[in-house]
Amino acid sequence: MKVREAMSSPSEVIPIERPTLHMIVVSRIRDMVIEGTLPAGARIHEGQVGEQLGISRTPLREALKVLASEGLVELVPSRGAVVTTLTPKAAQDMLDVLKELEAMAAPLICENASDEEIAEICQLHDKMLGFYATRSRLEYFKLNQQIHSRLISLAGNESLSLVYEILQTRMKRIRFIGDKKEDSWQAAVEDHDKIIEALKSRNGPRLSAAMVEHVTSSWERIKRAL
Amino acid sequence: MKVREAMSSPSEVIPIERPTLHMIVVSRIRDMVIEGTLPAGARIHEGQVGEQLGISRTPLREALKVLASEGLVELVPSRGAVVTTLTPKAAQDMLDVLKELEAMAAPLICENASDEEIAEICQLHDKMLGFYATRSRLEYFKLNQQIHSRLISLAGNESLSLVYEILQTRMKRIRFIGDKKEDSWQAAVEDHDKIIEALKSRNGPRLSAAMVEHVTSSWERIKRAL
DNA sequence: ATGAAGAATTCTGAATTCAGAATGTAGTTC
DNA sequence: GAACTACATTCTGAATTCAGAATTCTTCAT
Repeated sequence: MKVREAMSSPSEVIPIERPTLHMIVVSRIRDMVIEGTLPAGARIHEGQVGEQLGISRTPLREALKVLASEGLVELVPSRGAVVTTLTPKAAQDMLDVLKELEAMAAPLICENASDEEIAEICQLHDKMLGFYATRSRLEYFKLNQQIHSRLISLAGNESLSLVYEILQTRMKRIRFIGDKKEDSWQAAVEDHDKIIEALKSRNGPRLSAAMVEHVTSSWERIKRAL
Repeated sequence: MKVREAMSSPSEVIPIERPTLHMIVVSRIRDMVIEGTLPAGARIHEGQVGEQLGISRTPLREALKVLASEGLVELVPSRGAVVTTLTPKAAQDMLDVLKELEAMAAPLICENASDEEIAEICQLHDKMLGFYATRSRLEYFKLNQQIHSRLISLAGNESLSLVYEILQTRMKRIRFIGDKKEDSWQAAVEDHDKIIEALKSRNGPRLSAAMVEHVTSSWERIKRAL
């Protein structure tokens, strides 16, 4: 009681993070799938993988249930978990939905985002350009994803962010293989410049177009790289 | 091997359902949340609820992890699961996304659905009218949800169905309380007639408009009932 | 040598058990 | 009388254990 009253403001209070083991495992396995350590079609052996991570089967099993509901793995009764394979059609479908969501988000972002939030995005973008300059591909990739998620969240619609995040996660492992070639990467960076520009000027339609265009051209680049 | 070859066609093969306990528990608890047995804000006591369902804590815990990733419950570390409360703003946001998804689905449905599939929807619709006639509210509600899901799936985009399903599930517990009053219910039935009509004539724009209108007016009815 | 049947092993599904964190209560002190 | 501390209880997080299903390997018959 006393402690709570002593705090200056609720917004400053950041609860200490104390993730449970299964949450750590969820993101760990997500990374393994994205990076290809667990390739599509691979069976996840509870005993084996659990031992690798140095944990018992229980938290691993709980993590697999979550990943299954996210669609990254499939649970076959009494046969365990298998990493789902992403067919070109499935990827195309996902991108179609993502485009729709981005198109929906753009005007909301321009309307609802504060100047500070936009400035923050620009800052992240500059940082990302730094990674591009030094060709730090993994860092670039991770920050890139973060910027996109952050951008969508500026629309101020939780549900929109939620479904975007789900599809984004599913796409990650494909996205990562794209932009490998120098010219593809450069094209992606140029796409981003347009998005940032539209965001700065709060031009809804242009932002919408730029974001959709970015998704479309990303996909083209990925298909070429396959 | 032999068995697989002996089967006439892959599409005919329906694997026998043998759901694991945790899957049963997932849908069971979903129902409990939707029906209000577990009201918003209620803490789910692992030992207690587990005993009620006659199962051990393990499958219950696994189910809770899944429900958490669906957003129906929230997991507070070392304090357990709490049924999430749905604020009006959150509901509004959800509906905005649902509208977008339905608008996206409509033209795809008109394009991709086969005549048989459309006929099937009409059949379900007639069956639902039967439930309306006898005022079987729960059956009506369940079939209604099924028709909507089925309709979206006709767009032939798995991802679209997936995210629709997720949001739909979250909305269920609110939807259920709507259409309680006779005139609201009747209005909903009229909305449906328009949807069916547009579907039969494969008129994309009109189907889109009808579906979006249905979502919008449903929400109005729900708000009045609150 | 090949194929089938049956036993043995392996792996998953679920229950039980153990350890640690949180909450609630009683007692003590100022 | 109020507040703080120490203890007891309760509940979650995670490991271990047990049972049943699936796979693999062996053996036998053709």
